[in-house]
Amino acid sequence: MLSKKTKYGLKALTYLASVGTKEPVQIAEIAKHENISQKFLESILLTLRRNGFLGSKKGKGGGYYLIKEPHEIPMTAVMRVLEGPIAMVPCVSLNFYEKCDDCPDEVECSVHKLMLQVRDSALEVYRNNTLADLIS
Amino acid sequence: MLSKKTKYGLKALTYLASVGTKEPVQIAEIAKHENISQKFLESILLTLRRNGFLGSKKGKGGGYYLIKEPHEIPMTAVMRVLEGPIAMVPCVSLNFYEKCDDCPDEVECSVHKLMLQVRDSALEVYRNNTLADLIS
DNA sequence: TATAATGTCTATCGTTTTAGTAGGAATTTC
DNA sequence: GAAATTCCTACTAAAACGATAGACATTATA
Repeated sequence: MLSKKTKYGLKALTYLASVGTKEPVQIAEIAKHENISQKFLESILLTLRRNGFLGSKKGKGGGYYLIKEPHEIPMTAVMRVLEGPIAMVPCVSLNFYEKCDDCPDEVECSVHKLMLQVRDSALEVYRNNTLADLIS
Repeated sequence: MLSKKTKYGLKALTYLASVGTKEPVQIAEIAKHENISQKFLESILLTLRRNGFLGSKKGKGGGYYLIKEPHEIPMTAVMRVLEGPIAMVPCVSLNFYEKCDDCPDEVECSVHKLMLQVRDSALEVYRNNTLADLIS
């Protein structure tokens, strides 16, 4: 399952992209427009800022804004920050590789074999989509 | 993340397929060979039996065995039984569809748009793989 | 027919993750 | 200086996960 965090984060990014301006948009406005708990959204926007997707401005007239152009923001990056590894098992992860304790031989492992294909197919989708592709 | 349940279930199925015979294989043997907690594996094999993948025999000389040929067992079916929906959000699920509370319009929704593609790509992988394709 | 070997079933449990909530500190504008 | 905003830390309730325990049912075979 996709976490709410990722879902809300994507929606917030999309909203900011659709607004189009570089003017800061308030958390409250995003939360209201996307039906998200404002406090929860705060923490999500914070991690998006810390990871270089958003800029922010404090005080009156403050808010969040996109740092890059929507077409420069690939879904691979967004998903990795919000949802974590794209692979469903660490032993097929490109960025978060870990060997399985139980599995003596990855080459022979059926789970490895299947999940490698799943990772590749998901990766292709995420690579083919930037934030710009998601606004309608 | 793939659950341990799915991982172990897949490994067990693969092991049964690789053994090849229609003779019952004991839980203990599978558990040992695949480094799985036996008690946990018991419950997994039970759900696989209840869902028509495995047959079982009780008592001495008992165990589990595949009911169908490996090439007749598509990964779509296995994944749905062990892991649940293939879609990452209910609003793009074929078999477990549910509307999102928060989302007023699926057609406009960026999450929907992206996750539809992810579902389709995963589905293609699972449809192209039967249990027979996973044994090496 | 007794016994040992197996699967079946229900209940429970500790840990981790999820999805928030609370409350205040820091910063900026007016 | 007051109001509006983001920033940050800590906490929490509920669910999911990954088992574990123990009794029961069935079967083979000695």
